[in-house]
Amino acid sequence: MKITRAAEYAIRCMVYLVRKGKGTLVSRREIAHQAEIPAQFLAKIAQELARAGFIEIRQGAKGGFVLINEPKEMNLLEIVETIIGEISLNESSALLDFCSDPNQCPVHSVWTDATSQLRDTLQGVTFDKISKKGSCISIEKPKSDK
Amino acid sequence: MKITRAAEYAIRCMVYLVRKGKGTLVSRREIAHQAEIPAQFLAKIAQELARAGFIEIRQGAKGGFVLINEPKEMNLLEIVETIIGEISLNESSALLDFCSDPNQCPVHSVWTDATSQLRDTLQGVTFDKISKKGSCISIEKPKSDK
DNA sequence: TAAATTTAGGACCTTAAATATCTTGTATGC
DNA sequence: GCATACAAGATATTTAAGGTCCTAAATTTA
Ligand code: SF4
Ligand code: SF4
Repeated sequence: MKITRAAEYAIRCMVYLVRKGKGTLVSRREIAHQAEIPAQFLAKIAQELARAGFIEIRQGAKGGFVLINEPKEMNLLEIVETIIGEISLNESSALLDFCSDPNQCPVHSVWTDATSQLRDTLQGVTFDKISKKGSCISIEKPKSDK
Repeated sequence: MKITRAAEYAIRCMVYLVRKGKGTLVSRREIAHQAEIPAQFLAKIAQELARAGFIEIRQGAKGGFVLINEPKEMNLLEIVETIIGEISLNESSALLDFCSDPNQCPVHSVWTDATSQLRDTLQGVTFDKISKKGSCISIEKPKSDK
């Protein structure tokens, strides 16, 4: 399963919320506009993030999204896999029945190892680390909201 | 770009040829049957492998594929990228214009780093290492060819 | 409490890519 | 010359991504 654009959008959304601060309500419109995400598509993505417990969604006028967790308690892997499911590089590393006897195959372990390596790398990137540096996603100034 | 089934087939094909030995002619039919690859699809894949200089294709009666290089001079990355193009985990690590200023974004480097890590891992797996171990792809016995 | 705002959730659409298969042509060996 | 085996381009088929539309529901505010 490949890392989709939806996963990328989810990360952008979380980065934006993290930089606004835990507990701060931000409208979907603002996030969509600032992080350059199609608004309706963001709705879908946010629903999954909410179901997974990363954000809270408030409906109605003055609604929007709120970050629930501490940035240091969230990592890229969690967010990505919330959207696209468990990462696997190919069918060999995912489907047990793609081949007759994967246990005997030297290539198979390469895929499973590489997949683990990738997952570990992403797991090591927490959102507090991310937010300490600069970002190409600009944060809209308070009071200048439209 | 994700690692496709076609790439997996290409690897299976190369593993089969490596185990038969450099310079040994093997019919497409045999490879397709033993490595469980659709014969016509294998033809397409083999053409790309041939164009990239990994195998030679012999036409006509008693035609087939022949491994050109030493197994230790070939690695998984080469084969995979011959089929699917340069590996990149997502659009962030591939498209320069997906975001306004990638240089400023802390997440962007995660993707490029993770992509490099993956490519390095695959590059380190040469076919001589692979063929030293067992494989789920069984090799058809000489004389018992059908 | 009616109206305005904002998201929810499901249905639907569009495009692109993977995964082949078909058909016709060409090279080779006997 | 004829059977065999691959070449190469055209043509499905299937799957998924990426996104839009529409009606309902929740919340605020006048
Ligand atoms: S990696 Fe090996 S076991 Fe896995 S599908 Fe490929 S050939 Fe089969
Ligand atoms: S990783 Fe950063 S620079 Fe790259 S596309 Fe995502 S937000 Fe933009």
